[in-house]
Amino acid sequence: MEMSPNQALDLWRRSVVRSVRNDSPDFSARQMAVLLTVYLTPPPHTVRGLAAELNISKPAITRALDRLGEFGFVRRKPDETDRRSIEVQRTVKGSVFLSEFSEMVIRSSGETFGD
Amino acid sequence: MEMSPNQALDLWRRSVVRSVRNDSPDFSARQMAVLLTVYLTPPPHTVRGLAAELNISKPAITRALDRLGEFGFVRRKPDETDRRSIEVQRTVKGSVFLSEFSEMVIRSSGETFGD
DNA sequence: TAATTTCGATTCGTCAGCGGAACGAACCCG
DNA sequence: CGGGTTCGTTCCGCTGACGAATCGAAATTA
Repeated sequence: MEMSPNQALDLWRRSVVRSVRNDSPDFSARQMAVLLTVYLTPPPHTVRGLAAELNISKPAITRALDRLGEFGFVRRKPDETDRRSIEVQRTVKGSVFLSEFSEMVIRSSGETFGD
Repeated sequence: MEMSPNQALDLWRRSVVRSVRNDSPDFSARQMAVLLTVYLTPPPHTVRGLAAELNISKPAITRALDRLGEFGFVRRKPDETDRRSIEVQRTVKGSVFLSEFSEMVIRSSGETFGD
């Protein structure tokens, strides 16, 4: 798995351009980081945990979850053992979105690395 | 160059999380698409050309260029042959930013694909 | 030259996002 | 119990982004 700087950037470009042209939601880097962290790292995920992991403020996490929640990509579930806390859960819609997104990346990598 | 869906997402996650943790500018997908298009596809780049290529409105391009310009990552240069038009140019600062960004992607790919 | 088209930028009203501070609710501990 | 801590959220003033419509300048066409 070799990757030159230009190949890395071209892979990124093809993927993000594809996403933008597709009218995918125009997420910020922070929002995307929250979404991918929830889906790819082991649960449970909390607001404070995400804030610490991404080194951003708690209100920023709350707002990112609000926005991701508008699309149905994440869900908040109260923590029964500590009711101050919430657990951020994955959804089917979020899985579908990320699955499609990964296909765009893979297709782009085929173009970048010459099938 | 093989890439499973999960590997594609994990590569993306590691890269974007690294970027966020680094306090890189919190660009949206659109802004990143504009930046990468200007740097990786053949010039000249114009507002209308970028709007067509990315399938978004001209004001959105103007604003993205404003924001990228705040960081010194792109520059507008009047087109001498058609003075209604501008040419979007690359800068040293933008090259440095993308160079560092590509290093983050490469480092992430090393982790994702197991050095 | 006059009318039309096309360029990027700007205006409009509206909505999303920011960090710091403060919130109420819930937990902990002495 | 009561005081302090920690949870996620909300408020604050402010900044950024949105598309549709419109702008003036410039180029093109008639």
